[in-house]
Amino acid sequence: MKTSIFPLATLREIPREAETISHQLMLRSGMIRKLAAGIYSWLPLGLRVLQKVTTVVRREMDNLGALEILMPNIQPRELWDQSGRWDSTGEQLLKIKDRHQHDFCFGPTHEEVVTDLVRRELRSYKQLPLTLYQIQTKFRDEIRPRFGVMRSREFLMKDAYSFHTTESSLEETYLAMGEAYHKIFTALGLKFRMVIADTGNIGGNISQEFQALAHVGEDIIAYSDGSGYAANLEMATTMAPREDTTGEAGLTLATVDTPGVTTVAEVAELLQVPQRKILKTLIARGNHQPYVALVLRGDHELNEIKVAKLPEIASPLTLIDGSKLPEILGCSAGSIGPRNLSIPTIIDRDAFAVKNFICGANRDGQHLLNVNWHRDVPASYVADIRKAQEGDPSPDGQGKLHFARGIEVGQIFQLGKKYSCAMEATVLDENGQATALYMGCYGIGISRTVAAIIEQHHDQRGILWPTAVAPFQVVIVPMNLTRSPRVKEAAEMLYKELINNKIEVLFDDRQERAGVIFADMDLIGIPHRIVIGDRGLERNTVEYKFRSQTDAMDIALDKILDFIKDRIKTV
RNA sequence: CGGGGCAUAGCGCAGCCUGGUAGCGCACCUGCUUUGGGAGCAGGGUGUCGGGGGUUCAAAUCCCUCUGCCCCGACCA
Repeated sequence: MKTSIFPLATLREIPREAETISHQLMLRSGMIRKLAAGIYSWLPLGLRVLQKVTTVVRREMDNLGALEILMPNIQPRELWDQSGRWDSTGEQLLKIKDRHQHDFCFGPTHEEVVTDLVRRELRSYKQLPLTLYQIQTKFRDEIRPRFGVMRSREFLMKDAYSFHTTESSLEETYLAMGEAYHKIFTALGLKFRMVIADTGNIGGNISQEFQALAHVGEDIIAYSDGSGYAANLEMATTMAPREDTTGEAGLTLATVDTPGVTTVAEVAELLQVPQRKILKTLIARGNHQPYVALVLRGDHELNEIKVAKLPEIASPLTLIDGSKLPEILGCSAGSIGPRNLSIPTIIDRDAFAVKNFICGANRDGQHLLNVNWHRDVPASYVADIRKAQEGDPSPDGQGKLHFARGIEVGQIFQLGKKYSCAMEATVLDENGQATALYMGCYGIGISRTVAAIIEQHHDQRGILWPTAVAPFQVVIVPMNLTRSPRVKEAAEMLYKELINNKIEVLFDDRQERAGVIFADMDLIGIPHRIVIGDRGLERNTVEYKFRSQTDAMDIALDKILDFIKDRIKTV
């Protein structure tokens, strides 16, 4: 490809709208242009990269035996009513009506459509297991699109769905898919972690995310330094607390006046005790009762995902605003405590391990000292409802937890029978009985993966593409192309040779100064650069430089083709 | 949806406070020179100053309103 017919759309300055490195570089290198908030066009250069990612993904899906299909973007409401998600998905589902006033939505994901497809096509257990996948545009009406294609509303996604008659078959495919994802993200040059994940609105029992490590990542992942444990912070657990042996058991319960002192930090300061000895109490809406109390250690934070899953908690989780508490409980937010509380109480297991603790007295201006579970507060309900913290012991007892930020580039789910039961997707088993299918689903955010790669592979000058996704492998930069017939001849010849050897080459034949060309090529991140000039040709050499290295080297003109072929293979 | 910010040429910005009929750099076009890390000189403006309304002799500038975009938060598959 020559730049004369492949116009680069590079920008010298950083567009004001772009905050993150990947967003800036994708705009500056001319990969994408914005049409509306969270909606982007892909220009020729960007599309080449996007297609490189899909090539890697397709290869591994095909290796796995998954079959590619293409499902419609527009989906009828009836299917979404059957799964119950027309109402439960909320505003993120972009809904439209056709001319007959029939409801449709733009597909944010395809569980409904694929389940409908297989329930029509599959008849027998002999046809299973089966895995289908597609690479297709999704639309999710995000509340706040941001960071370019990192969280966009319209984006390219690979979504795969597997179907089974047994749970063990589902587990087998789930594991194989996880391995395929490892191969894909490794091939794409990403540093990533597979972490335990929440299933959210997709549903199912088991799920893991693939998180590309990046400072701008929207997710926080917790991982152990002593084992392979890693989880999204939403799901991260810690080792169950040991019995608190600090201090003697059973100090005498006492009341202390704490006028105007409400926060944990203030109580700790006033009474000169560590925050972990103080328990705080939050109030949420209950499922069966109007209100439920949640008790946590003062130095811990509520994990809203964990709490929301408890059957006693009303969905969606609603924490009661502090200003309404006097009306409900007779005291203000800072003075609530579990002793003699009139509503059901859920105690975090770490809070439950504290002896002789301090808590609100359920009277304004007073706290209780030396409170103990059982003796002073009949224990009711203990659960893990707190956020893990850095330094906490890993739940497997090996090592401590550390935090990192990640971009969720893939997620895999064991859905079980959620959709097959709701939508009556069955096949006949060995005994001629109709049996609902076990399902798995597996997504990769293709567009977002491109951004994640850039976040991990860039320098001051621009992008440094890993081989598998580089839009071109080699760029030829001729010096004085228009004035030097010798340079022109050598450059054209090498260009043809590279093409004949199926090496993706960009020939920069623009009439620009060298500095402009070098800057552009560094910006768009072509890995291998060959400069051809009279200076080198005097000695029958050309100059080679790898994008991430600072120094160039001279290579004999008649050796450069083999040299490049070798370089592409080895990096 | 709550909080904050922005909207003037393709991109980055100044002008607005204090109203007088639009400017700078880069990009772009023409010519000459230059030619190995974002060239120099000369010439060229390609703009409903986001939209609408109001005040005024006069609005990019003041007032009202709408829209779009960005950041933080909530939300999130």
